[in-house]
Amino acid sequence: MKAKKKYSARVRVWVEEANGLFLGKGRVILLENIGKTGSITNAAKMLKMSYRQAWQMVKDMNDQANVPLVEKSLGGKGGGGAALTDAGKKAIKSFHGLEKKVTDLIVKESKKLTF
Amino acid sequence: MKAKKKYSARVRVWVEEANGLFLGKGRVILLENIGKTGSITNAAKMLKMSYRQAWQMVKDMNDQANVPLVEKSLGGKGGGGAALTDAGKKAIKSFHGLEKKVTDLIVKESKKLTF
DNA sequence: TGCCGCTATTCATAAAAAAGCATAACGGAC
DNA sequence: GTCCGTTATGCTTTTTTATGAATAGCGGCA
Repeated sequence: MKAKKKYSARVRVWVEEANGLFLGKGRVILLENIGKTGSITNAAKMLKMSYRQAWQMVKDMNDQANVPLVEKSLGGKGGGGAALTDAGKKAIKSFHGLEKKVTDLIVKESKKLTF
Repeated sequence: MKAKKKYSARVRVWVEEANGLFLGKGRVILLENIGKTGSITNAAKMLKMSYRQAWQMVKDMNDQANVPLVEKSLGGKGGGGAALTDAGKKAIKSFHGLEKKVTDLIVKESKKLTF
C-alpha cells in the first residue's frame, strides 16, 4: 500500500449582476479596509494593491449596486475620503454569510475525498 | 421604488494537493474529452485549447495522483493515443458529485440575495 | 524499412493583465 | 488665495500568461 497523498477541496464564491462581477472576496476585503481607513488610498496601501485598481473596483461595485456601497468626498478637510454606506456594510455581511455556508459544506465534503 | 437589479451567486470548486491544483472544472472537461476522442491532441482540438496546455494539464494531474488518471501510448498503430484509467473515470465522477452539491447549495442561496 | 499520427519538449512571439508614473481637479482650513 | 491629501484618469512600462511554430522520438504495420 503506497503512501497516499492528501487532497483538499477548495471553493470560490462571487456574486454577479448583468454587467459582470459585482462582489467577490477581494472586493469585500477592499470594502472592509475602506471602512477601517476612511479612504480608498489607504485601503489600497494596506492591501498592497495599486490605487488605480482599487478605485476601479469601487466604481464597478457602485455602478452595479442599486444603492452605492461606498460614499466618496472630494477635497475639503484631509483632501477627501471614502466611507461605507449602510448598503455597503450590509453587502459585506451578506457575502460573508454566503461564503460561510459554502465553505462549511466544502470542509465537510473535503473529508470524503479519495483519489 | 426603483427597479432592482438581479444578482446571482456563482461558485467555483477545485481540488488541491500539496503541489497545487489537482482537479478543476477545466481539467475534468479535458479528461472527459480524452475519454471520448482517445487522444490528447483531439481532445485539445475539440476544446480549442493548445496541445501544449492540454499536455501540461495531463502531466500535472498524473504527477499529483496516487495512480495516473490518463494512460498514454507512444507510437504504434495510429501513432499512439491516450485513454482514461479507472482512477481517471472515478475522479471525474467524484468531482461532478462534489460540484453538484456545492452548486445546489448556491442555487438555493442565490434566491435569497438582495442588494 | 519506410510510413503514419500521436506524444513530448523547446523556443520565440503575441496577447492580456497588472503595475507604475504623472497630473488635473476638488474644497475645507488657515 | 495658498496648502494639503484625496479622488479621478490617462498613458506608458512591466510582468505575466498564453499561443504557435518547429522538431525529435516512438512503435505497430504493410
